Amino acid sequence: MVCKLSTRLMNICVSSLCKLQQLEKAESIIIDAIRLGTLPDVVTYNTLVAAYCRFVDLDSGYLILNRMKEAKITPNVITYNSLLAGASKELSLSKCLKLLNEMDKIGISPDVWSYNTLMHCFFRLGKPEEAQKIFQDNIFNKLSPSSTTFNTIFTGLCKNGYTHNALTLFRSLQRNGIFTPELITYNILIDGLCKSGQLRAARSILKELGQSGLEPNASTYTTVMKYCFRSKKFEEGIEVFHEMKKNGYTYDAFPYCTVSSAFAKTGKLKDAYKFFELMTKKGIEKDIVSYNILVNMYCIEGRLDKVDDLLLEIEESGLKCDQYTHTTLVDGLCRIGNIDGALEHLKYMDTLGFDSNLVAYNCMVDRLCKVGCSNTALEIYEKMEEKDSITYTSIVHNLCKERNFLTASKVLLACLNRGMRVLRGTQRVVVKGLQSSGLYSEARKVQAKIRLARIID
DNA sequence: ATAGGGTTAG
Repeated sequence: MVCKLSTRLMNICVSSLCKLQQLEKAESIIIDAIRLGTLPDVVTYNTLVAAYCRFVDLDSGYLILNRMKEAKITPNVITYNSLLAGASKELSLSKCLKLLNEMDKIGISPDVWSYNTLMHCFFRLGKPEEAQKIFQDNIFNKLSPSSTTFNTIFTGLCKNGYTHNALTLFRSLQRNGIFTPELITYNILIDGLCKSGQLRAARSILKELGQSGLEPNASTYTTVMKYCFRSKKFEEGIEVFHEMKKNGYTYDAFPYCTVSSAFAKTGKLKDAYKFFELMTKKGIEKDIVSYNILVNMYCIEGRLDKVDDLLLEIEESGLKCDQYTHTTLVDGLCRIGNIDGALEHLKYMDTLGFDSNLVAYNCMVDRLCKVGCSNTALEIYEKMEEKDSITYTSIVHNLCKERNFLTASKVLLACLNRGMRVLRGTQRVVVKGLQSSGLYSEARKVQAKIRLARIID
């Protein structure tokens, strides 16, 4: 009895330390406990596996699993779900499948939790059909969906451009009484609708949240605030900020970053700095996202020397520059006219092994066109493996501006052929431009393609 | 043990 109690106490200590990311301390508690005759159990090891997967990586989680086996403690489904979360965090489908395989071999059946995690991984990899298959085959047919299942689906649909489907599903589940929305559900939908520009629908979901009796939290406020800034309602956005502050929700960098970046984007640098300062004064540590916003502010002002200092500061504080930092830098170099420097930095980015440098390439292409180097822009465009509608819009728009309608129409056709779209206004400019240059057959070709594309949509 | 808010480009 005494021994059991102390194992439980040890587990509480270990869990608390893990939550604070003090993994080494947690381990030393365990070592001390063992010395005093208290043995770790499955809960102790599961806590460690979860913490290592979450805060370090999957490999370190596996090391704990091995220690667990050496200690003759049998892992259970919770152990494997934590490992699955680790694999999913690394977006490694093969590692997820390997874990499921291992589970099968030792006779542990995956539960809803396992499949929710797997579904989330598929969604994050941009494979909504596969995620849906997991739902259909494994959750719906064999088990029973949990509220997290639905919330994961809503998030996944929104993030993959199916906000409309998310909303339809939400309504249908609600109507049939299958699912009672939670605060997190409202947060997901409001954010998704805002991001896809469906501000009216977002407002109506927000209204429903107000009537639901649920209390909005920091996520809700940040989302709504961003929505205000997106629709250029700056005063309303700031009001939301003050309400957040009043209610004690300005405890982390999120709200400050939201305000600062919104101001920076619209050229209100003074206000942007003001809110950033407020965060620093409150003693909130800067993370990489906060630094990225600051880097962007300096770039907008062309203070690249200041950016150098910041990059140093980032490294010194043990943080790592990410895709955003480098992309912002590429754009910043372009802004001050250092195209060669930007090109060089872009090349450097390619060596860093990010999963995509599309945004940086898009910046580069657009800026090159704008400074009259559309030939270089086109060369890069040809070489780009990944392109999106922004790539095409940028090129087409800029080529039209320099009245190179023929090339613009070729790029537009390539875009439509690949199932992507540019802004309607940009399409019109191409057709009109071709016509005014006497290129009637080309104009007809483009028009026909545009019409066809519209039908397909 | 899984799900939600902040940063880059047209």
